[in-house]
Amino acid sequence: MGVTLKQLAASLGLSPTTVSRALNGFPEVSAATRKRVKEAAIRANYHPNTRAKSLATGRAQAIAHVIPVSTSHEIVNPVFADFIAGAGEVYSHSGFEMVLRIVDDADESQAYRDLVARGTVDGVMVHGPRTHDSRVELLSKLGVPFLVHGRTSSVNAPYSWIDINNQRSFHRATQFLCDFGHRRIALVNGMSDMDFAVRRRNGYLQALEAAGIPPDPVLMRHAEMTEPYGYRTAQELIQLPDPPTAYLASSMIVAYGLRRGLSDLGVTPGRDISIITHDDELSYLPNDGDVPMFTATRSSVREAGKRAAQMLLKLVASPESGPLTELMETSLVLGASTGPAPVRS
Amino acid sequence: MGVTLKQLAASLGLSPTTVSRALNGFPEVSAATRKRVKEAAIRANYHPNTRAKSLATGRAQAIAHVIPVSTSHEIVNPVFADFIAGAGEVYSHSGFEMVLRIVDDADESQAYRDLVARGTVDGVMVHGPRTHDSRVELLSKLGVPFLVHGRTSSVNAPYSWIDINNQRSFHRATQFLCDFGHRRIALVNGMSDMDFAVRRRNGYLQALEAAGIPPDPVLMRHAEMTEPYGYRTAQELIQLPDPPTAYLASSMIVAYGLRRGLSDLGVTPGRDISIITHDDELSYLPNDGDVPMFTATRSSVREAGKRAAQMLLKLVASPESGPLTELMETSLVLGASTGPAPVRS
DNA sequence: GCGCGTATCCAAAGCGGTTTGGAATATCCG
DNA sequence: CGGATATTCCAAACCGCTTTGGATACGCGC
Repeated sequence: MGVTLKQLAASLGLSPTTVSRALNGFPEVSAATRKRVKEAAIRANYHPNTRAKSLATGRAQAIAHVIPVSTSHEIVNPVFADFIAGAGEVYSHSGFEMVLRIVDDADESQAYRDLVARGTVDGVMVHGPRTHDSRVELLSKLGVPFLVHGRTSSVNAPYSWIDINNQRSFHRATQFLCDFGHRRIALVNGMSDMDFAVRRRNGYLQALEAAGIPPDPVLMRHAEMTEPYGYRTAQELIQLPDPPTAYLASSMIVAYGLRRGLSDLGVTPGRDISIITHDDELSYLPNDGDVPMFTATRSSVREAGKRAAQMLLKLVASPESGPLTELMETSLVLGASTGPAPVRS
Repeated sequence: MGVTLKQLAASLGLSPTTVSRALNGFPEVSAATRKRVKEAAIRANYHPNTRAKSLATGRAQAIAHVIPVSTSHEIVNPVFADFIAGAGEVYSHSGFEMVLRIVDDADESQAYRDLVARGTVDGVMVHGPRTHDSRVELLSKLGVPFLVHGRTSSVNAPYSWIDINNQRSFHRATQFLCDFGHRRIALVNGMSDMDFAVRRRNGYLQALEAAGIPPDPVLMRHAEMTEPYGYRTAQELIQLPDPPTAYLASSMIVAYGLRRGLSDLGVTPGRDISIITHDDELSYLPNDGDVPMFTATRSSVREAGKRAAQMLLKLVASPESGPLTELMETSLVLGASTGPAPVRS
């Protein structure tokens, strides 16, 4: 319930026009007056009303992040938290607000329409794109600036996105394992309709092919990335007649599960078996130190959030600056979880 | 970019007044007209502009969640994600927007002042209260409805909060371990300035005292709750001359770390040693099944988010409904990680 | 001293809704 | 049928800000 511009103006014996201009740095006001106004504004703890301002300017000064949560498995992907933390930092510095929508992926399209029609935000961040995702098309049609965290293969028309090089990462990781003599490599992936999962699988398959190893469907798993999923998968696979000697995990959480599943059976990663995981550098699951626990394809999702926010803000400021895209490479970090394939006895 | 009320009214040959009233359910409009208006609104995909509406009504229809992120350790507490998912669901159904502020805890108070002075939101959710926390006092002074997720011991005046019974939970857990014959029980807690950590420690200490066990400072640890913290702590403590036979962890993440630290040394939880953890029911770390992996004090943080949002909305609707408080009890769930204390040899 | 450009300020019209205070029409009753 | 009472609709003010299009005063050169 702060002071209004009108009140501030009255208390200074000036018009609202002049006060507004003084505060917003317009040239039509004398230096002396500007100083007087600015001081008074601080003294009165004046902050312009966001709604009035954006109604007048037509800019909402806000970005929406729409987080899909499927009612079926109710999983909140933990990478959202860190991504959003990164993005939020950027918004704060730019005077933008972040509005978050948790939305059932059934009525997702309605959420976007609504957001745009009501003029709540100037731009939209799209999370968790699937291989076939109608959102990109919808948002293009709606004509609102948007940026996708990830990509979707179903769309040919250009759009803005930021992504890590999933295919290359998993290609490298797989190749690394092959070079170590592994020939039975399991892929413990995320949900199969997620775009990142498909790209990672492609990288994996290509590397296998290059190494002359025929892929085995039994070794390729897809599911929501929980810790127990890793655990269960490790124990199932290890009991195969021809078990894998190496595992490729799509997230640290899954990798932890794998590790636990294996070590509960007396199998030690790095010695008996190899694990490589993708590491988003989540703050509470650091995989660092002199020798990180896991060999990993590493890329900070928090950093991605920062970049994404910067890109989207640029897009909002000048939509004509065209589709912006950024493909971030990951680094392959050597940790303690990999080693040469055990020699067949 | 949607249709405006004025345009819609013109297309119907009515005044904006009538259209507004028809859509908002006021009685001064005939049933026939209302029907005609509503249909036209749907056909034209009309959604009232949020900013204009809230400027006119004085209500922002939005709630702020302020997430403190200390620049020093940059940890994003993973419970935020699930809490927010729960709250967001409620807001969606009530037509409220959720605005998220990621804020360096240094300039936190400025964030609150700003949010209120600009009239961006109608209410504020306070996350991560510390034992001594000036935010409650600040927000009371600012006169904005707010609700704290957790409590702060430094404030005597009444305020609204929702919390789990941390003290009782850890009292019960400790007592349970004592009943099993454990006398060396480690507490692997969160940061010592967090209010929840203090309450848990109090519960722990009281139970020890009741059991006639003198507390040992060496067994009481405080730090940011990461997995490696659990790992490190487990390995440090196990090497003491008089090592603990049981561990009490403040989060699943820490418990995973403990487990890994112990099993790497060949110590098996549930047989050689006991672990009880608090379980927030994070979606990607489920601790369920016939026999959950960890014995735990369980309480869904997502459910807490829902309740919290409902309470805050009630507070916004009628501030005079006074401070609202809710203390949620946890359930002590028996899992595979506990057992009787090993007999001294 | 006059005309002109410039510096400084202001009145008023939006932005897109809601809401107050009528006005016009329909309904009712004696 | 006339006047009182509902019913139904509308014009205009307002929410708090920005911004266009002047108005006023000042300094300057001639």
